[in-house]
Amino acid sequence: MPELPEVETVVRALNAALLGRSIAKAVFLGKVRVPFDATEATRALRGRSITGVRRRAKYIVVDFDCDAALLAHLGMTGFFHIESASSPYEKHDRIAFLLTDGEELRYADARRFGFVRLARVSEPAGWPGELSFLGVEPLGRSFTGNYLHERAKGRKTPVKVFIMDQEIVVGVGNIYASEALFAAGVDPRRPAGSLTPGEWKRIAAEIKGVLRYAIKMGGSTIKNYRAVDGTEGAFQRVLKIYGKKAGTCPVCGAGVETVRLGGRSTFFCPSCQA
DNA sequence: ATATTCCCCTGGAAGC
DNA sequence: TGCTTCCAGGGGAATA
Repeated sequence: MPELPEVETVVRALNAALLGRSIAKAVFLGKVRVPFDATEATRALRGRSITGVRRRAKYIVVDFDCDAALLAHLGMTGFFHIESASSPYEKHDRIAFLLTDGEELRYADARRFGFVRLARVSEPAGWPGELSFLGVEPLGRSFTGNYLHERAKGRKTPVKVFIMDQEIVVGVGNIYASEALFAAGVDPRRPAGSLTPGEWKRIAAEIKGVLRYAIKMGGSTIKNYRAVDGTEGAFQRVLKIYGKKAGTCPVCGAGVETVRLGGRSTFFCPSCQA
């Protein structure tokens, strides 16, 4: 569920909630796919002050006043919540960070696709080395129609799969890819290499637009996504095409079509998206 | 190198 | 009501 707007919403909340606080102890509760070494994490982070929480792509980085950091990905169903350390664990809590003030930061994940792990930030404001493969941030200046056009040359991959490729542009998942292509009026099945510079310009602009709007709305809650304080996002209420199986196009009234691209459900209007 | 398929998990919704 | 089937926003590995 969490794509860039959801992760951004979580990161802003975590940053506000955790800034200046410190960890007393990490506790591994089990049942994750990437094992978490709580002993090592405790040794590296104990007593260190949290200096910020940042986002890169769909990854979350918690910085401390040392070169150790926490690197997290929410996968499909991961979420953080902060509770009193004396409150009982929830069913899917996987990792807990006891804070020195008696509260606890907890990571929960029903489907276990996400992870939290210890990472290194070698230079100030740098990113953990594991993230070096990532493409450009869609809300950054270097993300333009021209950039997409250049990277797409010769590529036969459907344009929707292409804009979801994290090595090209990060943070765009299944929901926002469908929404952005609908807004840009481009058929998601078209080979990426066949698009014109003008179409790429529209796509870049619509990706930025839909992501900014979704951040403003606190993300989309389709099934599982919850913010740190437990509240739901609101963007699912303004989705125009995603999930509208058996629905009609809000612009022209044509029946919405569904197709599987890259193994994922894709929604589009056969009339508006050429 | 690029494209496609499969798989990791659990839970909720829909179908029978 | 209860059992079965299908589906899910992510990402990475394995396969053509």
